[in-house]
Amino acid sequence: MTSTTLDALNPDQKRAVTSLGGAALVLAGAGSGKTRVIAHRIAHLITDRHVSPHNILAVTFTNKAAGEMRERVATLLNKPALPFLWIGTFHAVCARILRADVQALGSRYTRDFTILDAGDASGLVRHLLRDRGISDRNIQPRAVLSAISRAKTGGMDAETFAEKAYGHFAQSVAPVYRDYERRLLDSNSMDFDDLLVLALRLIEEREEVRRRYAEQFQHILVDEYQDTNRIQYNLLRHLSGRWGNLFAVGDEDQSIYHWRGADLQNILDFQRDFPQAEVIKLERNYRSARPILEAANHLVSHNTRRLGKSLWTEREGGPAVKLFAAPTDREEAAFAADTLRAMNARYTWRQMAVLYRTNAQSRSFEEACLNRNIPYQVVGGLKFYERKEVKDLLAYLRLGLNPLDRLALLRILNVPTRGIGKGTVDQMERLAVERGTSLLEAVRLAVAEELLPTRSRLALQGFLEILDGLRTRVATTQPAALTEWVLSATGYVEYLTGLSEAGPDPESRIENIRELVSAMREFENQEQGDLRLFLERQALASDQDQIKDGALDAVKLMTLHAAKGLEFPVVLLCGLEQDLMPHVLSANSEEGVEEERRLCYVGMTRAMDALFLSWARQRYVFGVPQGRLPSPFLREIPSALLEEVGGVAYEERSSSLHEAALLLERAQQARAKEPAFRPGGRVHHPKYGFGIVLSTEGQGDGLKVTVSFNRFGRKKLLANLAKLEPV
DNA sequence: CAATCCCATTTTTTT
DNA sequence: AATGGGATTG
Repeated sequence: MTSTTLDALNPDQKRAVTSLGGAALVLAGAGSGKTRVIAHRIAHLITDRHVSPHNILAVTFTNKAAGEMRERVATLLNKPALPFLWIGTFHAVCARILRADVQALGSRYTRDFTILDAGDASGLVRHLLRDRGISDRNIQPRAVLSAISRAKTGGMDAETFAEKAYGHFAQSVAPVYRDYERRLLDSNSMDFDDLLVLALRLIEEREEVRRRYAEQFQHILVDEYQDTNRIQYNLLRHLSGRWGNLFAVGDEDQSIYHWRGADLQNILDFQRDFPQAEVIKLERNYRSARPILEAANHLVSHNTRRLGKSLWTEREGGPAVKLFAAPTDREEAAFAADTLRAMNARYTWRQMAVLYRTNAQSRSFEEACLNRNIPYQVVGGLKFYERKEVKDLLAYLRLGLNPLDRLALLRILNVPTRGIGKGTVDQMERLAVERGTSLLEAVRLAVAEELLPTRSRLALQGFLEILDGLRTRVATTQPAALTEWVLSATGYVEYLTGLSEAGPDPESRIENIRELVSAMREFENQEQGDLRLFLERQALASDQDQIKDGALDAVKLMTLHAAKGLEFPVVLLCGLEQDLMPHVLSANSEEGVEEERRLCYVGMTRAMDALFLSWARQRYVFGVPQGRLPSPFLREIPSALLEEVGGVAYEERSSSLHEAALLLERAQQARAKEPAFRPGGRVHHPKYGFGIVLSTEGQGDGLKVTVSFNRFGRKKLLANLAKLEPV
């Protein structure tokens, strides 16, 4: 790297880039150029300090960020590519370590292990709960899964958890946790947490493995350090144990993943953990216009758990932050779309983003954009790889690689339908338990030993033939060609075409399959990777990974979490309401509110030139209209920094709609006052019998009544759907 | 065994 | 409002 390259940095950045070594903490405020600093430091290490790329590990928060970082460094070095540099997310790095060394763990895992995605994991938990006959409504699969995850990342295995479990919930979770772990091992499968936990165990327990990696990684750089969890922290300690060169970059004001186990304390305690650490603050912001930065600074200054930074900018002027109070969520979306269209005079679509707290909010914005022919791309939400047809095909491939993958087998045993029903599957499961074999082995046994009626046996035999064909090709055929082979061997396309019109039309499903195959082609050309790596990449893909820069000029719609690390000239931050921002489920603890405030801060600081904030006085939640109040965060921004817009053009266009909405609201309020269901009143239900109304919520068609039934306990019912009558 | 219908639950954020 | 699971029917 030439000195002119370094000259492009400001003094603080330069200090960080050239920091000698040992532990260093770079507190990098939003928009202060931290990606730049990391890229330059890697380049500096390679050119000026003669460190081999193979001896550098850089951990990023998404795979997309990893790819961009790799390219950026290569550009700085004037090299076409840097294949030996280790760059990836914690999960990807751990997966790589495990693929290479999992056999040293001494367990039954092989390097062909499957990585379970979130859907697989929750489906598994649901089944395990059912198998144990646990159907308590207070024990939801989601809650169980997150309890298991918390235990795992907190270093508590199933046995310890069972010993320490007290209370109804924990005692119900304990056996499920044990089943879950067992099932994963039997299936040669790992969930997201296992990647970290098992990599850490490997490194802690196998000295030769630890030594090898610790020796290799002379320099470790970690981005988004504020969102690391305890396991990741321990991994870093071990991996940097030999050389001690740990370069951590983060911003405590942007920590937004506590609910996922991230521990803000990691960054707050950095100087305690590494007493010799050099601490460098990057406080100059290069991204946002002054009013945006000031508004964001004021907001986040209300937090208490901070190391404290004050961001400044040399940018002068810039328009005030706009605030719009919409009568309804529909009108909010209309405002957003109108604003996008107006701003499109000066900005391309891809330069603008609409941000919101929850995925469910995307719908109204999609509709508004659709109406006005504004091209948009929803980032996250229901992911491409979670579509049924895609998951089906991936299940074939997974099974081809890992015959123990039970979930994959169960998914496709009868897809396309080939006459293998629930009864047969149950029988196979029982046989597997009896003989102590995997499910697939049981299927083979049943066919070989002719344990089934001819029809079922022939069906299973047909399935096994396809699978064996797949197994013989899996090592030698590229992913795309293999997928095409599966399509023709199974008649999958014909199956989709013949499917009754329950779901989305076959056309779009077939289109998705084409997309999958072409994604594989692209992968083969660009990465020269094999099927194993493709499946891994796919399982660890983040929401941001689906953003294809330059592919299409479209407005991005995404959650605040998905927007982390990105920037846009124009940002619309929507749904700034009480109970949504901060979210109602985080509102009961000060810590929770602080994290929501940081989330809001992250959203605001994504904006470069223009920031629009909006909220709605009425919003549909659960299909029920609800009156809403503005977010308390709005009061924390000095009003001098906000410009309220009603939008004259907007008023003209929508005043009739507005009035209609008001009338509707009044009518609903009037109806809500009807005494049909009052707390304390007696009601009758055809199924549950008599009961007493405890409370009501919602209005009109969405009126919900909570009733304590004499014989069935507490139920929450939609008044006009449930045949509930006042007595 | 498969397709269809009906009901219940869902929504906080995700590697 | 939508999805998915369960029961029922063909």
